[in-house]
Amino acid sequence: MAGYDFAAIEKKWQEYWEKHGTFVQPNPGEQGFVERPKYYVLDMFPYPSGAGLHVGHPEGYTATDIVARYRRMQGFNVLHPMGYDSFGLPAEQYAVEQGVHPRVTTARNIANIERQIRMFGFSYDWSRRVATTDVEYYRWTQWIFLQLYNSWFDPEVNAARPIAELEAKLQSGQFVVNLSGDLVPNISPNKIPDLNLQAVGMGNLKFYELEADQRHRLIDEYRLAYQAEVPVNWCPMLGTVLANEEVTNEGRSDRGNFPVYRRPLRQWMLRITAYADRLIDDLGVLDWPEPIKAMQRNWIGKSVGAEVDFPLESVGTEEWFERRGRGMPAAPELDVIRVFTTRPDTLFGATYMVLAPEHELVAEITTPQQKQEVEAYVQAAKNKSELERSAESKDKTGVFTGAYAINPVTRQAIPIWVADYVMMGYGTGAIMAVPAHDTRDMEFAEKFALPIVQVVQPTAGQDWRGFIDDGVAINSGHYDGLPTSDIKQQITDDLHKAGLGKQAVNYKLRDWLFSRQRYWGEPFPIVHCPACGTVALPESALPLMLPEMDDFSPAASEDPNALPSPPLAKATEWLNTTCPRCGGPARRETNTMPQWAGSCWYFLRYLDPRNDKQLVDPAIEAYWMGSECVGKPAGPTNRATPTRGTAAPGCDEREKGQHGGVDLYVGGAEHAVLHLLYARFWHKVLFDLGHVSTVEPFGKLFNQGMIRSFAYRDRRGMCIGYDDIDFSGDKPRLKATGEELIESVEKMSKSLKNVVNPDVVIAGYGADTFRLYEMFMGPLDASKPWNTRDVPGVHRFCQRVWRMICGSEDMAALIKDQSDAQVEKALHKLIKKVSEDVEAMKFNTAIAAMMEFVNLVYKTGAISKDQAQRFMLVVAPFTPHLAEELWSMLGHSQSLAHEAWPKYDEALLEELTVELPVQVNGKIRGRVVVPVDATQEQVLALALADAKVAAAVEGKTVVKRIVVPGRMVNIVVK
RNA sequence: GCCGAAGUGGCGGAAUUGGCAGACGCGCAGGAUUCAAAAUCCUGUUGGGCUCACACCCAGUGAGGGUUCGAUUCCCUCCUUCGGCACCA
Repeated sequence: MAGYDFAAIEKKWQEYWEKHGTFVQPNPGEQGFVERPKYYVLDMFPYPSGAGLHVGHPEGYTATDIVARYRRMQGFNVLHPMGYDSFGLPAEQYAVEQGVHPRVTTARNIANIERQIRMFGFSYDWSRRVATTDVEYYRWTQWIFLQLYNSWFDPEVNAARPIAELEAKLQSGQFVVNLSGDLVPNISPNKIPDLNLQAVGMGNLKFYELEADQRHRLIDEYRLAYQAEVPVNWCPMLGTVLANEEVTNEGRSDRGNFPVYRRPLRQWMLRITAYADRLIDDLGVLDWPEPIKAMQRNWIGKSVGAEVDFPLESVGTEEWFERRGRGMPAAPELDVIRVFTTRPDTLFGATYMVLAPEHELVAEITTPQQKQEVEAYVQAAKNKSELERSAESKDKTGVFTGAYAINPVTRQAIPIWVADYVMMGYGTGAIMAVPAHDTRDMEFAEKFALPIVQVVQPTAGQDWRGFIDDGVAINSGHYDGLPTSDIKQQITDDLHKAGLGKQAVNYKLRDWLFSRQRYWGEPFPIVHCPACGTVALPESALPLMLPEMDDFSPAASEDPNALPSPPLAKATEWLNTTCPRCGGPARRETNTMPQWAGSCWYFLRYLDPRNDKQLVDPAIEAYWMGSECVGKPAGPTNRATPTRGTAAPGCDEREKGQHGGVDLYVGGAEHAVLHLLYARFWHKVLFDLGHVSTVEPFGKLFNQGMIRSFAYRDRRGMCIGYDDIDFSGDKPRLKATGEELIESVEKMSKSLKNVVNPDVVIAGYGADTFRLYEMFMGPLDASKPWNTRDVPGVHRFCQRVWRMICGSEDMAALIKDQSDAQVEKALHKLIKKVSEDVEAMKFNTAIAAMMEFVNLVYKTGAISKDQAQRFMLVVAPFTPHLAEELWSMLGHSQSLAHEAWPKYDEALLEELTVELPVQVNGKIRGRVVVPVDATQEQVLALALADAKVAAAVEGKTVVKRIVVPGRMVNIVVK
């Protein structure tokens, strides 16, 4: 019999699957579709980089492939697609450097990475492949942008609604515009407390009283996609602005490590903040790892507290406070400092205030004596780059403005300072400083000798200075003695009645900066018309294709003051167009969308990838994303009344938490916040507008751990490549000199010389071995080190499976005519174990069980043909090529991919007797074999009859007897 | 600094609800096979003590304490590593 020729086998079966369309999954309504329960198992699609596949990629892909193959054998319709996140900076940077069009390099990189992915024999339905750079794909990315642009967030229904509804409400007078230009409902204030849109009482404008362009601009302010002048991270060397998350802690660009400067620029923004509460609340229904949910909650950063007004000393008279009794204005007057605090209970301890350097009142209130110093400080803060700001973060700086404000509860004048430890971007850009109970305020107060007043008494005798936890109020007037939580509530109510404050909520989450000044991204379907302003293209004008350009490089500059100059501005023919509204000359938007755009919805396009009428057919979307639980056939989904927070009826325990969306989504934890938050946001918008049927895109999420590898350094700290190391002894040594090397586990990187290339491993051992090794290394969600020296171990298992069926030169095959009862029992145990482990994503222990089974067969020396076939079905999800080949050798002419998953007989697994350890005082002294149905008394009698147990008990008093059925016996003696 | 995850043999790791610590694999040692080697098959392998050996005894899951008949598992304190956030009022 021929040996295990993995290279030939793997090629053969990959070609077979491709030729027979084994993994093509038809949609409902298509030819070949069979009505069955569905399972959507998704991988985070890769960015096709020039470097190709990394050993980290196939880890998740193998896990999902095992699940996909297992579910298919269980009789599910399995959707298992793959595609490419192919827009983005690296392709463009490379293209600029090499002078090749990004489309060319992107195509080349996709071809290479797909070749690599295909080597693993994953059961993807390749007919559904998409790439975000395909025109037919980004057409729909642009379409979703239009949905965002043509919607607003209606706080009354807490959802996105068509912008036309806002216009209608304004036209009908249901909403009006107040003096500060804000939109307010034309109803009594306080009806919508969270809206921050309270009417000021008089001076409201009716919509129809506004000029046409005013109306246009007003409406634009409320769109989910809007333009705003915001402080952005401007990177002149990349010629683009960057999102906060693309900037490192050191204030440099994530890609390229170039300096980044903070400056205000007009940009496209997406109103993700409107969804902050829903993004937090809906985490509750998701079957996601808790740490990831925590990271998202953290990122959104909701804090509940109060806004409190402090009048300047010059106006804070008795009359002012009396006047305030009539109500708190929506926006503070120019002689009032509004602060946000999460600790209104510490108001009596506010001994000074701090304004952010960018705060508009700084210039207003600074006294002439302090003017020079303050201006210098503000100017210096402005010129600081992110780098400098973080470098100086330890040491507090600031200057006194010379002005004072009145603490609204103590009625004492407190000094107002300017300091850059207060940021304009959070809260109101001003704080009340309570140095006794806030670490930062205390540092500042100590440095500048400002008064520190205790207002919280710690309950457990700690020092009150710097005590930031909850305690009991002290030095707080009639609030003294109240626990922190009570005084918070009461003082907030009292402030509200006095018109001095109100409950308020703040988020760390900012609106999503959505434009980039680059070529290789989706163009915005927007034109700028001198007559009509910003105008969206109609859907019929999509796709808006990127223009062909010879020079698509952005204007890179080392000058921090250089202006953005997007490459698209140079495509003059493309740039100049006509306004879709008035037909006059207009210019196209020259920004492009960020890389995150395409990955926000790719899982929806897989469902119906060639649909040229719709993003996705609603019936198909409902089938694959449907919220019915696993195992039940998907029925029609009620789009109008989605059931949030309730499990579908008929789900068993395991299936709770299934509220629709992708049934299993696997990827790295590096996308814990951004991709997953952005995608959830888009999905909710699409849900609100009726384009999808579920509130969440990904019902179950699993994060694979990072694969790192051993790095070796000599005593000078130089990294040594594996080829130069002698591993034969007990310690790794340098081959050349025998010097002992220091081992550590690190991320793979060229400089550490510890990179493992999947191509090389596959060439040496085959894809089945590679898959098996990555799954056997340890738990999927743990970070673990790659160790090439362990690979032969799992390869040996493949060899043993092969020889078990086929034999070898010096070993006969173990296939026998009779079946061994012990093997039969072990096989049932194995089927049960693997089924449970695959469902729990515990692939490493499933593989260990398969190894044990094979070891048993070797020991027994016999496996029947029937048993061998069932075993092939069990290993098939893990090592599909090997299993297919042996399956066909066992006499089958068709793939096993759609064979039924083997069943096990619970009755066969039941034992007649069980061996129990017998402990005396918690120490094991003996073992007894007892019938499984023995009574406690019988077990005890047998246990005490054991010679060693009897010896240990001899001469002592038995105090207690513990029998855990089927587990152990413990006898406590004195 | 804050939040999260983790720490078990020479190495990767296993251990159901608090119930036999070290499954499985690597490595190592010994044996079989072989002219020999590789490969393969079999056996052993936490450390220490004692023993010709079997047996037996003691210690042991980062460190220290606690709860319990019994703790890798639960609680407290501390140490280390990794991931995330970072003056967020």
